[in-house]
Amino acid sequence: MSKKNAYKDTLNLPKTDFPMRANLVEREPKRLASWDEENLYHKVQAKRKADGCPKFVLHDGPPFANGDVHMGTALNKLLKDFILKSRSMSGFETPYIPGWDCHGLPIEFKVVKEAKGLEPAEIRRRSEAFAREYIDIQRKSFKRLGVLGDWENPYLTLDPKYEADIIRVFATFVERGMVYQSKKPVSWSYGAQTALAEAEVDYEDKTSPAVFVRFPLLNDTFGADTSMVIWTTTPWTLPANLAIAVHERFDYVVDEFAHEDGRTLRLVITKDLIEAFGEKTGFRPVGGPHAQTVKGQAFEGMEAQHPFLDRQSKLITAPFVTAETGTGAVHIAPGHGQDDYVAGLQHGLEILSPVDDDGLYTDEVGVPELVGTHVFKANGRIIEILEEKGALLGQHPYEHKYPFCWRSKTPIIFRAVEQFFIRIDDIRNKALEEIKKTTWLPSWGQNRIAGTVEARPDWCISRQRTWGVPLPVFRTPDGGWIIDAEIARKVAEITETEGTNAWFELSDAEWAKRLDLPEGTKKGRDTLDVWIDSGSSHVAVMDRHPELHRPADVYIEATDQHRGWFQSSLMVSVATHDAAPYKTVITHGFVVDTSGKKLAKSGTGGKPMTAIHFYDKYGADNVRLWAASVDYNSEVPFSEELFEQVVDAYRRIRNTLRILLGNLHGFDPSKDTVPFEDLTLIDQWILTRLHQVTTNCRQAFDAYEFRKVYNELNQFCAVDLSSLYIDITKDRLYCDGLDSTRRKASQTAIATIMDTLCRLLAPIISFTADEAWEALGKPDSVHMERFPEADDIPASDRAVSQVQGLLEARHVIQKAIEDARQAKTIARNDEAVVTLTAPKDHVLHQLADDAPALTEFFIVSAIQLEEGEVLGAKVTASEAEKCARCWRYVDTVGASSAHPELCHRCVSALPEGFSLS
RNA sequence: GGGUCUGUAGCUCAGUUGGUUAGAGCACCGCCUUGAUAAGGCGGGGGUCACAGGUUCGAGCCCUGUCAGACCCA
Repeated sequence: MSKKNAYKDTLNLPKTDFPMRANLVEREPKRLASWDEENLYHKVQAKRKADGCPKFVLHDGPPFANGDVHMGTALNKLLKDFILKSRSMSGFETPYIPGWDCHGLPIEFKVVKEAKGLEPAEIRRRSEAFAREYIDIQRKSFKRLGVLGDWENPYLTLDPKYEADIIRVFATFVERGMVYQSKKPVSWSYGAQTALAEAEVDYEDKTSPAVFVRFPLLNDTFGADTSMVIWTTTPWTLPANLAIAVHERFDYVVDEFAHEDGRTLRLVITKDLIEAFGEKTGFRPVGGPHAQTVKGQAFEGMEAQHPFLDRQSKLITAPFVTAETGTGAVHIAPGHGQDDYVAGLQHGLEILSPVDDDGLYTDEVGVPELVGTHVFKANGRIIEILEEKGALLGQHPYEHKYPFCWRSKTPIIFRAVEQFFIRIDDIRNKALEEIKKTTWLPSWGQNRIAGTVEARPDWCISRQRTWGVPLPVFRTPDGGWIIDAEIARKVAEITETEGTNAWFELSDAEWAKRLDLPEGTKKGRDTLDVWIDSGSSHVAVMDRHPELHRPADVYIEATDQHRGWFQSSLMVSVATHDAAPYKTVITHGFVVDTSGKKLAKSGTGGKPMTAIHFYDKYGADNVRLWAASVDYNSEVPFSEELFEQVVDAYRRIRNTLRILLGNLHGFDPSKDTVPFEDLTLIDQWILTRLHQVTTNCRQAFDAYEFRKVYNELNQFCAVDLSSLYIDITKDRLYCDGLDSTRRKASQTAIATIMDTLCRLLAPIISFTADEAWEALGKPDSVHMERFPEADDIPASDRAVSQVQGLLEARHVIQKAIEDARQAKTIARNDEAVVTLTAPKDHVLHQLADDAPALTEFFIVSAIQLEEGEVLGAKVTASEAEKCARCWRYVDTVGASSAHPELCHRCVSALPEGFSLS
């Protein structure tokens, strides 16, 4: 060892096994294994229960058992984990039963695509296998991310017991008289051959062939050969036209319209759209002597001739007619549209829908050559027919938002089919009342779900699918329907023990026999909407698990669930329990790419967006810290570059923990703790800051504002600890003697800081906090602990105001030192001799007597305080010798003959019997 | 077209009930340190707080309007 390092071994340098390099990717799985081994989740629950803690129930919204966990799914589960862990540490028992949504189109779709022509029971077996495979994949990811829960006993909507409860929920709806069967236009996907729920519909841009079509009026009130003109973007629905709707208050012009090519026709167009009509078709009003303007009401009760069928079209008035596009006269096909259907009911029109499951025309279409043609391929032929009949006045491509099937990506057609419905009006008002009683975070969520519930039509609950819970209804030999609660409950009993595959495997005759139904009765072919499945989870899970309770304290999912799970759960709960299933509903935004587009599961531009990519590369705690750092109230922009910013923050926090741990080496709290009154100013100050940080973090945890926790702790580590407190106290920690009270004072503060930081960080970076906790020598996991109480951390207002004054001066001094450094007068802070001036009433003067405190705080050689007008600092180089041990420039160096290179403090800090030789 | 939300440094965000010169982290530039070292410290550049009005002694914050983006609905 060279001479200049001769005293190095006498320093108390930080010492810890807590490594700087986290190596989370290897370290975390080991910790996870030990959590598993000690059954940490159950251990924590048991402890809270033993302590008599009240329960806090977060009811898990089941992700779909399909695909890898991507960053959006990860965010959702991590937010849940933050809530549960923080509530647990606040003194609640927090049982968590994770779940999966298993039935439904996406899985069946994949199974059916892989192998065509399978029997229903085989489709179901393969679908179940598929779901279970992804449940395992997802469970692995969620566990790897450090989410604590009862992973060995999750709820699955394919569990026969769960399925039986779904059927019982259906029975309740039947009992309340809310279920009915009807032919009704529904959003029909010919690609997936099923009716779709609204939530299963995506809107995309589509170009449709828009046509203007003439319907001759069979009434010569406005002159012979007068025609109504309609505009439609779906020419294929014209064979099902049964009426034309006008607005009763709009003005309609009846006039001769002349075309550039010489044709002249007498037409009816609403006043506001005449110009647009002229531009699109070339027909413009001539303004002749027979022109007149009438209100729409005038047409009510008239009839018009269908352009190519031997049928009349009724003229009606309807409030949904607009004067924005078209002609002010709307083509009505009650079998092909919601508005049309309602208008049809009011005017006694037939629900005509001559289209089959594949989207092909049936015999009913009335045009023999079109039978068997796909409706979207028929548009061209229909336009030709219109042209042949002289009914076509114009056509143009029209781009608009059009509904598409969410899975098969094919455009939706509205088509009337026999379906089963739940009558929403029976529970709508109660549901709205319950919405008001619920807390919605963010608060605008209340408007969103209330709006949805107010406007939603009856709930179409039947699906023409195989992978789902059977809709337990029967058809009598004479073609009637048996919709009966008692029978449904019997079906529930049977499937609970035999599985719902029994519904598909047992014959009609066997079912009739088992249920005492007349011979020849046939079971229904439909399955239930999957929103009934997940919407029944509070019945099948919350009511069934003794450790849970109703209502749940919190539901938290992405914003799309206002229309999905939050709503279906509410409807089921109001019907079965006459109350909402939740007290508070929180929503979070989607994870989107940096341009604001929703992330596809596969990622954007080939970049991986699965959670596995991130925890395998950076570790789960970095993913967790990321999730805590984002503003989940709105969309969450995401890219790997943004993610890496959080990785930097993690490193800083980890390093801070490491140096704190290193400086606690040899500290025995039971013997070495210094009372608060005896701590130095800076120690009192950092503990006061810790007190504030604890208060703020606990409030933020309670309010589910994890980003605030992140900001608070990040700031505390980076600014208060790293650049101030640790930097300042390094000298005494390293260079003071082992028994120095000042050193122990800092260690006292650091011990409290470490203890508090670990607990506050535990819900967020659960692995690292536990690792640090272990490094502190604590026997149990940090997750068994409670949060610190802010009031248990001593605080001093005086320390805050004095340090605030010191910080002001520090800024001024550092600037002066920087100038000196640039001028090469000095190289290091501690070479500086500072003359500081401050106004007479400045708080600095309270500290004038304590020179060592000042030089320590500013990390300078010497400081002289004078009165002056404003804060100011002058810097000169110290003329003192540099202590070989602590590197300070102090005038006591050389005073000792035994150690002429050392300052007074260092001489006395040397271990007993130390000698240079 | 209707409703909701968002708009503060190059990027991600803080900014308490309106109150001095709007703050952090990352990135960038310069310097110091090598006893937190695949670390740490100091300094710097960079902001018309989307825009325009209004209330007020005083507005990033409150009010009105405009623009842009997002989401839901039509």
